[in-house]
Amino acid sequence: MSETNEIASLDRLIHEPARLAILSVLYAVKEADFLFLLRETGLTKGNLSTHLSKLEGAGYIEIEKGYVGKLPQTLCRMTEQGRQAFDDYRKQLKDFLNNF
Amino acid sequence: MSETNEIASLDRLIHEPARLAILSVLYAVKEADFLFLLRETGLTKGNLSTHLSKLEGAGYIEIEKGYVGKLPQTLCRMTEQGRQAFDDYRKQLKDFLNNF
DNA sequence: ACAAACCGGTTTGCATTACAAACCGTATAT
DNA sequence: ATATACGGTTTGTAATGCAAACCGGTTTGT
Repeated sequence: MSETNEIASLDRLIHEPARLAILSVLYAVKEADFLFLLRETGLTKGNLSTHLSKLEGAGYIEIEKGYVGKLPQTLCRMTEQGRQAFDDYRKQLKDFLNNF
Repeated sequence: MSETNEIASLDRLIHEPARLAILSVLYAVKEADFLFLLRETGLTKGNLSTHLSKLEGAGYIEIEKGYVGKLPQTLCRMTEQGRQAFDDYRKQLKDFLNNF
């Protein structure tokens, strides 16, 4: 069986560039708030919000809502499951690229 | 500027897994008919058809319709532009993966 | 000779998605 | 009090991916 088919099994939840950007940040820093992610990814607020919800729904990140002084703060960190999925995704991609 | 933002500039037309599979085949063989691509990619006919149209619309592949005996045949090959775009895409991805 | 099944695709309908604008409650500033 | 900013969320919409249904034509079966 040709390996090119494996590309079809890529985790689409991670494959989406916006989410890829978010996960890349969270993979590195282990904890980031909404505004930091906003700046780092360049996404709009609405966009970032929905993508975060989706990642949370998949169990790839945890979201913790709190306050800093009186201002709300949304803290995000990658779960172990998310880390695993992201690692797998990168491996698949790497294998794919090695076919050329 | 952080490099993770570059991921946002990925060519979404190529980024789509189905198209990635198609382009991978065409990159290698330089010419393939519809049925070959069908088997190789595992896509459904309808799906393959629309993705091919999209790739053609982007100028990434050429489609040549002919006949083999009395049966219609759709021949596809990658254009130089397509090859270039695919090379660029792979380079971006490779650079991205190297950040980890 | 006629119908049914097959061939190589395309079009249609639908469900999901990404995206940003509009919105919301709260807090600070005037 | 009113306005503006903050930190997000929800809503509306356009684009997308997907496979089922369809199509013109050919072959097979009877």
